[in-house]
Amino acid sequence: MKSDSTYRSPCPLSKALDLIGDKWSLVIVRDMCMGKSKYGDFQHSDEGIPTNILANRLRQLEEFGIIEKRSYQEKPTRYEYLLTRKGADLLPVLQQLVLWVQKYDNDCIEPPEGFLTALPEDLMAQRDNPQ
Amino acid sequence: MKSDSTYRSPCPLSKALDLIGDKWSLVIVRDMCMGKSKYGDFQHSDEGIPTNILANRLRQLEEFGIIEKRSYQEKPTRYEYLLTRKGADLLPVLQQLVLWVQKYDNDCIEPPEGFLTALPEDLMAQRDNPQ
DNA sequence: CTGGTCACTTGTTTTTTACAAGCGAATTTC
DNA sequence: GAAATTCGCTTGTAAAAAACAAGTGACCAG
Repeated sequence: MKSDSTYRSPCPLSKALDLIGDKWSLVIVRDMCMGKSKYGDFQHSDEGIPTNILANRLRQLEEFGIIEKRSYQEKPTRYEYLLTRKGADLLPVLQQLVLWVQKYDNDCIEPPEGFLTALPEDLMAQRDNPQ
Repeated sequence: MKSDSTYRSPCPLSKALDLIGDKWSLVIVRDMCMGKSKYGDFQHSDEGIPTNILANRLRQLEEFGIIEKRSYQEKPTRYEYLLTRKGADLLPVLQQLVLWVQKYDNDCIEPPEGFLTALPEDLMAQRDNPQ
């Protein structure tokens, strides 16, 4: 996951930020909450994540146990990325961030229907029954 | 605050990360939630924020309307930094981050008594009646 | 066999961060 | 009253990370 000595302190908040405190990790998690799962899906999101950063973050998120990489076809082998339960449990964090921005910024777009009321369990169910 | 064109996209989540998506901003907000208000207080926190980064983040947080800088003495002029209502409203975000880490990491320390049940209003009250 | 897609990797430049030192105003120590 | 110390920063500079651009290998389609 991440060795103790690489955290800045044992404070849970700073530990959280050591894992996902950057501009891109939660954008990828957001995409996965919306049902995206392929490298190209993430790459084509509006924010325009650089491809090397995307590859790096997917590696890290997997290392941290937030996502799982699994192959969904052979010839050529292709992978998809799915939220683990730990990853799905970040949903309340995303929801609070969205609520915060919505309160103070009128120019942001609406999250998709149901996003603010969804539960981590819903993401796990969706994961096992991809549409 | 931050001009529209500097955001990566109009998505509320990515906007939130454009404002506070880094390793230090929320550590400073956390300190302020715990009643710290002076430059030196932040500087001496366990995580050991570099002083130039601290100065930079305080400037940014003020620019974003998350904190307020005000002088509390003359000769020499000294400043303290306080959460605005917008800043206090980040508390639920911090709380969710802490809950998330606590669920998956047994080695993190406990947040102070009452942290997880506090409300943004409590921080504002505390602000006007410093102990 | 030519071209295209997908999922990346590999340079290289630019930006950000980290670390160390310094500084001005004032206050404290001797 | 001179010297040292504190506070709240700023200014270099080196190291790390991010951004940008191009390339690669496996496959498929025509």
